[in-house]
Amino acid sequence: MEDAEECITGLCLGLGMGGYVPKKGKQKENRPVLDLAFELCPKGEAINLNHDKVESTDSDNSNTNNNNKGCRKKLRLSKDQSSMLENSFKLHTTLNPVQKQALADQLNLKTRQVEVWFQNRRARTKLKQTEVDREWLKKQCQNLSDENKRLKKELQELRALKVGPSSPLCIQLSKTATLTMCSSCDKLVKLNEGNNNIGLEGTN
DNA sequence: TTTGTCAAGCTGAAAA
DNA sequence: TTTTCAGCTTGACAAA
Repeated sequence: MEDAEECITGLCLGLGMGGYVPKKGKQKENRPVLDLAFELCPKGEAINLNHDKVESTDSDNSNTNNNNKGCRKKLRLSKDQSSMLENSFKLHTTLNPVQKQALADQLNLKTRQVEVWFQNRRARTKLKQTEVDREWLKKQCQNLSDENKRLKKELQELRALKVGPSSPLCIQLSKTATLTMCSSCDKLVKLNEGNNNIGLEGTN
């Protein structure tokens, strides 16, 4: 089995039958290649050596074209395999070696395949989350922008009013305190009895 | 034909 | 040094 796999891999890589072309023209040795999950297919049919037969597709012309050179069929995980992986992912998004091996045995896959599935699954999750975050930030930005516009408008309206003790802007807070706007610094000011002014907050 | 999805390839960084 | 992960890329395949 492993000899056959090496042979197939060699064919696929050597003949350029798809797959990543290493920049340095060399494959890392401790990285097992999994393109070998399929035998060289006779005609439009690939056999998943790890699991079950993969359906052939009539539209798969490239397959027949590549018959003589060997072919690389895409592995499709079965529904059962996918759902079990999903369930496992819900429990823990990363696996320790023992869990990985157990899951691989259970699914009749290689540990590397399980590992790759989890890596890709995490990437997809992150991508989705990034998209969600982006939408949320966009919304927040819009809200802040609207609020900023509203406040600017309000400020303009306030400035348009003549500020002073007798102006409409001068709000009676209590018998002893009055809220007014300082004409020099544009700040809301609380006027207490005896002229103890307390600045409240800047308005610009 | 184009586009989207997904398994699997590689690289580089971090941790043990 | 080895292992594991994230990130990016490739190629097969299906659907539009």
